[in-house]
Amino acid sequence: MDPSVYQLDFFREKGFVRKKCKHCGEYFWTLNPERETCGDAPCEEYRFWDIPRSIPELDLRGAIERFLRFFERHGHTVIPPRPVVARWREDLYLTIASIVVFQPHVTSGLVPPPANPLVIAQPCIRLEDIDHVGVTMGRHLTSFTMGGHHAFNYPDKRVYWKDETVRLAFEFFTRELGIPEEEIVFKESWWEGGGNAGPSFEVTVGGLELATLVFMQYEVRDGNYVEMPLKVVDTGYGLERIAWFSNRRAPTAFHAIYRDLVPKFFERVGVEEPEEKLLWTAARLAGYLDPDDPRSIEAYYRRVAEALGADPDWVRSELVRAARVYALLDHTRTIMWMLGDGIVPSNSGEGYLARLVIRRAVRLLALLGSDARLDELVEMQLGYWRSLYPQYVERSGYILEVTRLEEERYRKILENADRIVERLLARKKTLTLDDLILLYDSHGIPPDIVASVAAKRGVKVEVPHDFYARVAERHGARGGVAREVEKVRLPREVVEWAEGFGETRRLFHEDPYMRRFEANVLGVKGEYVVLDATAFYPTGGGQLHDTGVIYCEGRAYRVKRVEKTPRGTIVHIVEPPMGRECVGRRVLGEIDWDRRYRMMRHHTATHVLLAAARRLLGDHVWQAGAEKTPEKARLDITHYKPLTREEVRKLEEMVNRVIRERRRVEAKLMDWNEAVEKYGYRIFQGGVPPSPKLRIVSVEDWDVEACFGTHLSNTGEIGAFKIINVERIQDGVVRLEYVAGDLVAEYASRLEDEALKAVETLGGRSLSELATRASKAREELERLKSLASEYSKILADALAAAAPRLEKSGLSAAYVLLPVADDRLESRVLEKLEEETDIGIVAVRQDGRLRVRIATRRRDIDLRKAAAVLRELGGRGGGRGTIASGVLPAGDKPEEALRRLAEKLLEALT
RNA sequence: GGGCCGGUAGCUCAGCCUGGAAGAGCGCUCGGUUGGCAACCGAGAGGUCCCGGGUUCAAAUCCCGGCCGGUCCA
Repeated sequence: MDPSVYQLDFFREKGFVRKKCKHCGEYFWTLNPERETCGDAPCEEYRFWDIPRSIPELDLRGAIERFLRFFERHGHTVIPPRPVVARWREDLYLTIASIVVFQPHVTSGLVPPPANPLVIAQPCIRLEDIDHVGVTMGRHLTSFTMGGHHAFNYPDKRVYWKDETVRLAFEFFTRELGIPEEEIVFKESWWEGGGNAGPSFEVTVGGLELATLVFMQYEVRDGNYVEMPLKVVDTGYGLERIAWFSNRRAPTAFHAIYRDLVPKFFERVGVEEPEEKLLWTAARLAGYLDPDDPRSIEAYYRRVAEALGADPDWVRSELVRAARVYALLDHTRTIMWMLGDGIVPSNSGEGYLARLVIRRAVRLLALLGSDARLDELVEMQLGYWRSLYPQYVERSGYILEVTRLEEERYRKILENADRIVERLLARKKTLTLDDLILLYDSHGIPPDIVASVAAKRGVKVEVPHDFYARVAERHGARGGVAREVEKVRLPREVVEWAEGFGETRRLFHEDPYMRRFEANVLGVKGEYVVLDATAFYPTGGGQLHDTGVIYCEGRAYRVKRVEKTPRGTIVHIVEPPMGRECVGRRVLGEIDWDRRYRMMRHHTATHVLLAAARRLLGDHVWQAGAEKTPEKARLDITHYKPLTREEVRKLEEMVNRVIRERRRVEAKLMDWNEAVEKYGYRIFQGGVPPSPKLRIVSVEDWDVEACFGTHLSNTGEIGAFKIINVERIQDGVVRLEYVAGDLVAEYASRLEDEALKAVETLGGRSLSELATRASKAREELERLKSLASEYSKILADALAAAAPRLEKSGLSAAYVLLPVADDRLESRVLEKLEEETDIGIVAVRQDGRLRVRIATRRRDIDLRKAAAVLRELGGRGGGRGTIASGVLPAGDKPEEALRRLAEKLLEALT
């Protein structure tokens, strides 16, 4: 990389020198010419506690306030934090950085930023280092607060860039936090991610990286860097780290963030925190630790032990135990954030990430041998943070209930682990790596749990340190997009051709009730037709397209499908293909109104239902998918337990009440930022449209959503509403299917027909008889079953008693030709014959052949010989030991055939 | 969304690899023992082997498709 990109006027003015780290080889800028390392872990011991600074000890809230106020004083507008679930991103589940809040709509240039420049203190979650949390004494966290001051530089509007950014950072650290100038190090770096790239500086002080200043200026296209028209200043200040830095008495970040919650956690978990001296020694040396390398971790424990003159095993056990409690502090806050922002645990999507964190935490408790319940710890977090995050206190009911349910689920799995491992060991004596992977992959039993169960039985199990990497290997190469993207259902060349005509005027939005319209034909390409304006709704937003007819020059073209290109050109697919002579002509369009009106009812009903579900079940309810067709509609919602009959009935009542109340439905265009500001991210239930203006559909005092679809103007028009099916389509997602309007009567009618059919089958005529007839029938069935069983016993005795017998050289045989094909009878007769003779034979006619079974109780007889006998008689069969079966040609006289079989068998067996 | 595992008595599961008469423990019913209970002893009831197709003389078992549940990964 060209080093000039890192040369700034500011560095020259101030007298910074550029040096190369003797440890990692990276270049850095410093005011201290004596400095030899870049000052970042793992190149240096943590020594930031010893650096003078003028600020008081800050808690997290204090760090946030300092940061926001400083940048506010320097011309930035403070933006409130967003949820940790990135609902506005199609390609990301969690908010992993403050810039994510503005991606992709702002960074792509589509939507202006809410302010420019701006500053934000954004809660973020990153799970990739979850295994390191605690071990590194606070360097790694799953939940943290990223302070970001961002400037968006447009070609025609420059805000600020590298030089000003570094000046601001320098001033913040030296003036606001009072860190001596010569302690600040700017390390040169290069940042890449999410298709963008640019140079960056990492700001480190006394071994601790406190901020990263990124200058997004390239788009990565086919491996090449292409200059972006919009250049973005993307900074990230670790506000937890700044709090840690400010606390001379905090050996770990956890002590700075969680303060008096730390001893409370140790107490509730039921273990001792390591003594101060050990903690401080470990904290200082933690800077050298490379947590990815197990040797580095061991070396670290040895180093700490040496420094203290203590036993390394003791040091290890003290620090491992402490690390687990620290990890619990971190994980429980992450759980609070995730659930508090409405994630529903599940086996896929962001729900799985929440489940993952909860299970890690439960496992930590298990490994610590604690009797504390996870929800108690989460409740302690809620209390500790109630003033900073009051919104989570409001949702504590949901947060704690879900934590409890998930914990129970996982504890059940861990209990099962005992049984499953025991069972495996009963057969296998040892466990291989394959066994461990199977147990984890298919049953969710982590290898350390397996090892401890196995140890109880005296079996030692080796767990490779790269176990999880091996599991990943098994899953093959990964990649691919996290969330599904709505696919375009038109051939690429058609899209390109159509977009040449620009955006189509959408008459269906101007007047959703328009059934006929006139428009000009802009282009025709076989069956594809583009008009300058249309009332035909294209498939989108979960609403199916319209059908109808376009008339050109007196000829009718049936509209089969309607699609929309990404740029908003609407393409009609017609039959027969339209002639080119229609281009430029004025045509008449007529849509199939019955179909459309049903979809409108279903669509508006869907909005009403979703809002009802959020009111009844809670804010964690989000649309996970929806489809509206003329026949019915369905809505998938996130929810953590199955809906009860009662809840379903309540939802129906609520929707029908809104119908009776005749609430107004309105659509209006709003600016992106204004809409989000006013209504929040809940408007993005059906996804995030890529446009600067949002079409906001609101049901008076009931629901607001960004939506492309066509809606009724009043909920009264829905007419009626009935849920016709509820099912759990995956963990954490419930599917509701329903109908509206005249379809409700149709549905009731169909139900009636089916029920009536059932009643008639049971011999009744009226619906009211259904229940009594059914239970009568059931009783009758039971009675007949036991009666048949009685008859069968009597018949079996009679048949066996009358069976012809043969004898040869002391061996006896008897055979029965069964009058009916009945497995129970067959077995009974065979048993009887066995009691009375050496060899029993039963047969029954089937498909023109005789199906034969032969059995004996004499262990010294081997019925494998029956196979040859059957073959000799023109049949087939086989068997082993004391049982054989097969088929014989029945002929005219099946009894004869059986007799021959018995004779031959006796011959063969003597 | 993809991979893997599972579905057998009311419950927990064995049997499946290698096809050949559906099993165990717990629970339930009745009887014995007991002052009564638990325990124990004896007897008994209880099955769409998830569903559908295929292979086979023969399928819980093998093959294909589906449904349901679990789990891991993104």
